[in-house]
Amino acid sequence: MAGGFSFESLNKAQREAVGAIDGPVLILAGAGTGKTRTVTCRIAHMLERGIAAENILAVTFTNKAAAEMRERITDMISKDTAEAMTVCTFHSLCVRILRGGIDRLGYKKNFAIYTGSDQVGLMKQLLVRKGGANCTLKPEQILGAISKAKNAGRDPSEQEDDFISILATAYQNELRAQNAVDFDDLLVLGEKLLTEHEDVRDAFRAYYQRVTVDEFQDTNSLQMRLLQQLVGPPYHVCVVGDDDQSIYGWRGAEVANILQFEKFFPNPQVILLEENYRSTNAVLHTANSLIKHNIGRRPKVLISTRAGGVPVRIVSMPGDAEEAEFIAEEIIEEKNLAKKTWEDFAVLFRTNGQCRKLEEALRERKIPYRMVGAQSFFDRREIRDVIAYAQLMAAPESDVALLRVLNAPNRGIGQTTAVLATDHSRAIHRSVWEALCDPAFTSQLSTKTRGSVEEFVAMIAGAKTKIDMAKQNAGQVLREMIHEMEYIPWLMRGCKTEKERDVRTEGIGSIIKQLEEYSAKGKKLQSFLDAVSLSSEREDDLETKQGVTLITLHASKGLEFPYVYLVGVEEGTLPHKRSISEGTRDEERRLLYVGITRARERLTLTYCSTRTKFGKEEGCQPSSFLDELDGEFLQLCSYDDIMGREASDDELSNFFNSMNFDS
DNA sequence: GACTAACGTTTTTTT
DNA sequence: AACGTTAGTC
Repeated sequence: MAGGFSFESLNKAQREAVGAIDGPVLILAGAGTGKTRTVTCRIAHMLERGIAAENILAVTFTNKAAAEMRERITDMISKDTAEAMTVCTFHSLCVRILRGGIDRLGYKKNFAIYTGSDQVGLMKQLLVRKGGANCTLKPEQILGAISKAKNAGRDPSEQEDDFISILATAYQNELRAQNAVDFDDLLVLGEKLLTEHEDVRDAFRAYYQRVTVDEFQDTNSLQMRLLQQLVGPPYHVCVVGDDDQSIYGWRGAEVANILQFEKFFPNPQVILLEENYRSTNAVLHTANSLIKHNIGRRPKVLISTRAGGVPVRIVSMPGDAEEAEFIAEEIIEEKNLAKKTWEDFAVLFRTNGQCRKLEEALRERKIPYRMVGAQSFFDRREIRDVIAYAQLMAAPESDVALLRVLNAPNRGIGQTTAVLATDHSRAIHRSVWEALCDPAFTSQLSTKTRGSVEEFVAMIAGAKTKIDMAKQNAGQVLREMIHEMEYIPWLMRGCKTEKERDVRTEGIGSIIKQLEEYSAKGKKLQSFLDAVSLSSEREDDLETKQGVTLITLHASKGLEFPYVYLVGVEEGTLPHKRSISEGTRDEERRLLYVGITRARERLTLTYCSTRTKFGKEEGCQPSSFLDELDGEFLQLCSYDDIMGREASDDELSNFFNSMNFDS
């Protein structure tokens, strides 16, 4: 085993972390302190010490992070090693666990995973069914309450509001009846399986001899319980994180997991990484001065390895339009002056709504840009439709998928029939699919409708047989089916522009091609559907797209850029208005801290006097966080200062030009 | 059952 | 300002 790393290239704390492969270990890794490198080296060290790759588990926060870690291992050691290891998110891990043993909890192994709009659609139905017509609650709010309960380790049906309890119970029953689980259930049931079945738990404990959890500050109570099931004595578990970068409290993340790690695993070795290789001292000093205002943190100070640097600028703007224009203009100027590439610049914002003005300003000036985390590829209507068809081929008893595409494209099975079918399915305690197959139901329908239903059933059943029995490539079967039902022509009719037509057609082509390639490798349709449900993978990958980066503060965690613009640093936006009522101001401060520490060379914070919110102009005040920053490396300026100076520069050059011309 | 028009709501962050 | 939903009409 060739461990391609050297102790010499690491600093003292990093070496200590790499050396500590036994017992509980807590690595507190500040921003930019070489965390990923340390973790990768630590894994390489395990391999050198004779631990087999397949006995190593590394849990990451996102699928992207998992892919990156695999890549690092590949580079440092080998592709085979990287592939033999388990590197995934908690959710993916649970899918693995559950695909193997969920039958012991009374589900069938081909369970469907409902995410996002599936859940909303289901909850909407339940609202109607349970008489929530005069109910002001939105499906998202109810789902939020359910999710919150699950992630805190509570029973979702025990809610303060009785009506929410009723809906939560109905929701769980409905999922169960449809042999489906939602995103949170993956964790709930994964933990349940390990807790209630010792043999399963012991098998996993024996298999995963070394467990590493990255971004540990973002884990919730349920994930902690899962981890405790997964790791038994002598607790060879290593968690890595930074409490100062905990920004997912709203999603149930428990900073207590990292703050009181010793409560969960006894006598851990605690290692502090504070040496920052990313940013200038000006940036780090400013960041430190902000974060020290948070109470109850693990004290830590980022130490710069790069003295000095240009000051951090705080620029006041008249409005958000000027803010966007200023940034666009300056990026052009700076790119030419300092010989930078578009990719060296990033604009960070609190909410996605702030993005539009920036986009406009960049587009007007033909500056290429890439947006991270905007609209998910998998949330697009046509993609969800195609995936629903794929889901039906795998398990037609998934009602959500079936109802989604029952009349897309129009095949004469409208709302009336859909409601009848749903009613019948409940009457016979079977899925809607089985209702459609039931002669007792179809005989009630008009001849025409019955024909349509029978045709639909035959189409899905036929496709399923081709895959299950004839072992045909699922992607090809799907392609044929989509073609024969004339889905694309139907979709095209609803498109307003040529461009929209192209984008949608291309999206469908892309998703089907992905499935074809997946199937060609011999992988099952089910695992494709899992990958799709678990992936929030955005259509535009940061590496593949070029240009200036536009990104939310949340999505920026883990990234770095030479030039960072942090816009909209206003009271009500950052800290966000809602955080004040919810008492999560500290988390907003951490969010700003995360943003600041993304910058390598130069950081610019901007705030506006007015901002357009839902089409209306509103006045705003600079963020109170700005007062907390230490002034040593700060430079305050206004839009007028900068634009005024530029105007006079122009005048000056005009003046010289005219002088030369005259003489 | 499909299409159109008016209405209302949205904007915190996402595995 | 833009999208989705709903009601009303053909």
